[in-house]
Amino acid sequence: MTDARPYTYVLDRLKSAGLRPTRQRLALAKLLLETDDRHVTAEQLHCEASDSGIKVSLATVYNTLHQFTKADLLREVVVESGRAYFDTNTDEHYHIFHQDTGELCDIPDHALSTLALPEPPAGTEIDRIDVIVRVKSKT
Amino acid sequence: MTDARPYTYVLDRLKSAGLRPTRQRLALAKLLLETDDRHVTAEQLHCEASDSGIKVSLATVYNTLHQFTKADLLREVVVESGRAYFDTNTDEHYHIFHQDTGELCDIPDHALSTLALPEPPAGTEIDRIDVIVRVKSKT
DNA sequence: GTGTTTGCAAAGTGTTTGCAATTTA
DNA sequence: TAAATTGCAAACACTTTGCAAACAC
Repeated sequence: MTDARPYTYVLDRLKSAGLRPTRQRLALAKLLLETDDRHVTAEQLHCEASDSGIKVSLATVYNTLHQFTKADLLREVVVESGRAYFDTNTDEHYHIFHQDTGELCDIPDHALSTLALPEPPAGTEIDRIDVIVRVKSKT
Repeated sequence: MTDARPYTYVLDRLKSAGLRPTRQRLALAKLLLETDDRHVTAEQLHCEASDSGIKVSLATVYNTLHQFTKADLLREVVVESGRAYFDTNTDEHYHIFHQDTGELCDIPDHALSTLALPEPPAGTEIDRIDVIVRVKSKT
């Protein structure tokens, strides 16, 4: 688990993705990429940015999240219809979603390798596989 | 694969779910439950209903889909943020989602049994596990 | 300077809700 | 008739877009 990555790491990742390190972009990238394994919604990230004194519009947060996703800095995880989560871990892995709290976390030591992959329908190929383990508080 | 189930089957399923067989409800139930393995969005179902001459409002379609889901006649599958799919197969199984067409289908002969289930976090229990194989057209 | 990025506000999408009118048992 | 159900329109949450101003190189 790599924490507190240096400023240059974040900068480099932006640059090698071909994205200009503008003030807003860099600020969001730092929030997202300076530590491992973040799962954020646009709204959350927008709050965090505001809290740390960065002025960014929500629209820019959305645009930035999608740019980052296209550049493979992030991965979108769909767990609830009507809310998009973005995951800073772009490796193959799966998720635990806590239905009561809305908290999403990685299962790093995953069992995907033991999942017998189905034959994709003719003319198609597998893009990715999502596994979401939905948990709820014990009653 | 059971096709063309009799009218009484649909009626019985409604009744045993404690749902009054009103005109709209029965019509939607017939569209959904007379054949196996349907995957519909609210909009789709609303169109189908209109096409077959049944007057239902979209709001009622939404309400009905949620009632059916609560009554275990349907299962909601989240594949895209911003669009809810409902599956008439409530058994444990997983899905292939065609990203280009938006088509969703079951993988009946699934491999979930070989998926090593993770320990749920303390105080929680597994509610369900969703597996979505995302495929795309070969380029 | 030139092209990119930003912010705002407005529009868009899919979904839910409040309430009066209707229907069902 | 009483309670459940429906339809409508308005409200809703989240997301995207158009365009002028600001910015990075």
